[in-house]
Amino acid sequence: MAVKKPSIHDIAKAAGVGVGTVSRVLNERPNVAEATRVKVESVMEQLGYRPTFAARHIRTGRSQLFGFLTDQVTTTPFAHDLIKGAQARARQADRMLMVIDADGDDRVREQAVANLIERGVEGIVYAAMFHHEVHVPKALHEVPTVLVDCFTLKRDFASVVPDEVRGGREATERLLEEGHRRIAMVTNDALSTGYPAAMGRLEGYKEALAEAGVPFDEALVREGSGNADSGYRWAHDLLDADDPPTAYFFGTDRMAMGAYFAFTEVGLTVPGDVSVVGFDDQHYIADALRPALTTMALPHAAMGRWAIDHLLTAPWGEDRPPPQRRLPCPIVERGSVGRVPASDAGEEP
Amino acid sequence: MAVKKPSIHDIAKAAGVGVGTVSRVLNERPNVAEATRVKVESVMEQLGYRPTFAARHIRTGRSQLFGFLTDQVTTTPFAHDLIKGAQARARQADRMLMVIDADGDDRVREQAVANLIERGVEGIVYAAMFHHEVHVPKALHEVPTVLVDCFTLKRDFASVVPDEVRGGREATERLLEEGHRRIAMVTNDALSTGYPAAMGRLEGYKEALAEAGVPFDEALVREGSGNADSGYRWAHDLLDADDPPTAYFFGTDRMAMGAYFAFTEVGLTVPGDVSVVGFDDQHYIADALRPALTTMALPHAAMGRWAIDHLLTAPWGEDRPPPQRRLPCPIVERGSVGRVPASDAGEEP
DNA sequence: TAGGCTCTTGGAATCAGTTCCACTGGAATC
DNA sequence: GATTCCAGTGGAACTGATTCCAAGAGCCTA
Repeated sequence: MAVKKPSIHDIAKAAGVGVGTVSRVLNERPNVAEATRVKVESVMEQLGYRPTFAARHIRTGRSQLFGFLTDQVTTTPFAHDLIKGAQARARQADRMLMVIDADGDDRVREQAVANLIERGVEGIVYAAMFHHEVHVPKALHEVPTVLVDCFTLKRDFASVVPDEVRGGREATERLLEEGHRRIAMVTNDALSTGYPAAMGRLEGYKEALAEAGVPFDEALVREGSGNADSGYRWAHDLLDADDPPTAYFFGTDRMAMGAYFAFTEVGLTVPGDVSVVGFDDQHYIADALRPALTTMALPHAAMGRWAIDHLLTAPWGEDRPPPQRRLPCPIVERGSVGRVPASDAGEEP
Repeated sequence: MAVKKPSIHDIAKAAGVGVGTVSRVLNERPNVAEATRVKVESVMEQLGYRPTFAARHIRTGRSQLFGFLTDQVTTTPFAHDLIKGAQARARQADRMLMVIDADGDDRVREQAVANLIERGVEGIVYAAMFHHEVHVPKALHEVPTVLVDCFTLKRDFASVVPDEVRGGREATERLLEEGHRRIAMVTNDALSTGYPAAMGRLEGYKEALAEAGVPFDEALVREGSGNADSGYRWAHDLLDADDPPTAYFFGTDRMAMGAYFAFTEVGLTVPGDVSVVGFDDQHYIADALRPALTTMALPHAAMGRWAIDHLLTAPWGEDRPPPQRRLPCPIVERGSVGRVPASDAGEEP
């Protein structure tokens, strides 16, 4: 059993043919006689032959490999959807993915990129776990790169991010559609952070209101912090108002979850009394709530797919400036949005 | 700019030395004159040289690479912790991880394993997303393999899984410790599935009761299905009993979450009126609940680390039978467990 | 001054593949 | 019957590294 792995030469010898012929069989070239092909294949089978990818790589220069690098501490459950999307597209094209979780300092990341390049990756996906500006290792310029859920200020890399504004707009439109006019919005982060996820969703909210002719009311907006506690507190705060909102748009599902508890405490039911839309589609939360939460899905899988697709198809070094793609955040209807209660319908047309 | 990547020969020529010397510099061998080393390094720097890993691999036979394969449809958020743990250990040893999400049919998995082997992986981690028996691709026998969160009936692979029994026992002990005697248990799956996660946690529950001299009461046990709805319903069901439990042990955090809603609806507070312990430590849920949920953590990162560690250190093909390792599920205290209410303390010693 | 050390060094051989060029022998064409 | 043509084939050259052996340069010793 301890015989060493057979090489293409061993196969050639055993089958009584030349190495060139074995190579042709391996690569399914047409110019091989059927009888020869059968013989070579049976010898391979018998000797348990496996080609060595590295040798092919070194000669052809093709590694059939992409690097997938996540920045920062990634305690979010999003990473996996991203990887899945990227990997699905990669498999279609017979490529593999080398994943590195580069949380840690810049040196770790530099090192990770260097490793990937030495392994001959044909491109690198650099993924952040939330939409923000990033500083990337310089070496990324040496290889085709796509940034996912992030971007550089100089826009010197192709980038794909969620369309936060549109997501915010469509979430709000959904609520307007049901007759709601007093719609609260709790941002998913302090606006002072400047994060697109926080700014964009609020902006979309404003756009939708404006388009519907509903005046923007600052009293309905709160700066949340994304977590459940924040949702719980702001929900109570908003409920305490003289004329409480009939609908709530939360910048994260976690905040919506906190708000559910607040609603339950004061005896309000969703969506009978109040309607709720979340953001992120963390389905382990959104599905688990009662009623399940209608929310805007972050297109993680789609971004992963887009990134690999771009690496596969775009010519590198030519298309200046690199594309800055925004993908829509589709609404996922689950049942937390209902018609505005009759008593609150107000001046509806 | 379009000059082709320099090879070790180009460096040798440019530096006026032999390829052997360049190789020595690259590998930081001691037997190189300082002056030579400096010269070679500066030439490398100037030409922007990067070694080609594939060439090294082919010559040395070492790929410094592990495969990481996930079975089934992995919509769980656990995958990432597993990958992180494995990757952290791999990086310590200067290895990289090739991740494949092999959801899909057996053929896809067979193909994935074949690909990994052709890429020369030094070992494969085959990870399931919940603790159960698996049928793995035959080719895994060709390469050192560790199963994570799963096992084969024949126990013919090294395997690392959570210690479900101990987890169930410690969860229950925590509640007994606070004086609770009427402790409900909702299993995380139908017992008919035979899943260790469902059977084991219940068994641990029974062990703890027995050890504490508390008689097992079948009326306090329910077969849940893991999701929030199931927790919600069984909580209400248990609350309707003549003498409702003072404490609840749920087989998943999601069920605990559903139960929180039930408790809120009937005006009970956690942990003042009822105590709750969950399982899984899905922190996006456990942290988000009010109060945050005390739960048993599935040791995903630890299992990932153990798997790689085993591949790195264990001699392959010798240690029969392969180790079947169980890792503890540490309790994560968050605040949902409190003293049994005085009125319910009953016949406490 | 020859012999024996150690320290450096060059370069051929090697790893497991692909690529390309030259060379078959038989069928088709003239 | 001579000339093309071509599918099928063998094998040398090559990819970019490592490894190892032989050999030169100093230095020390006998």
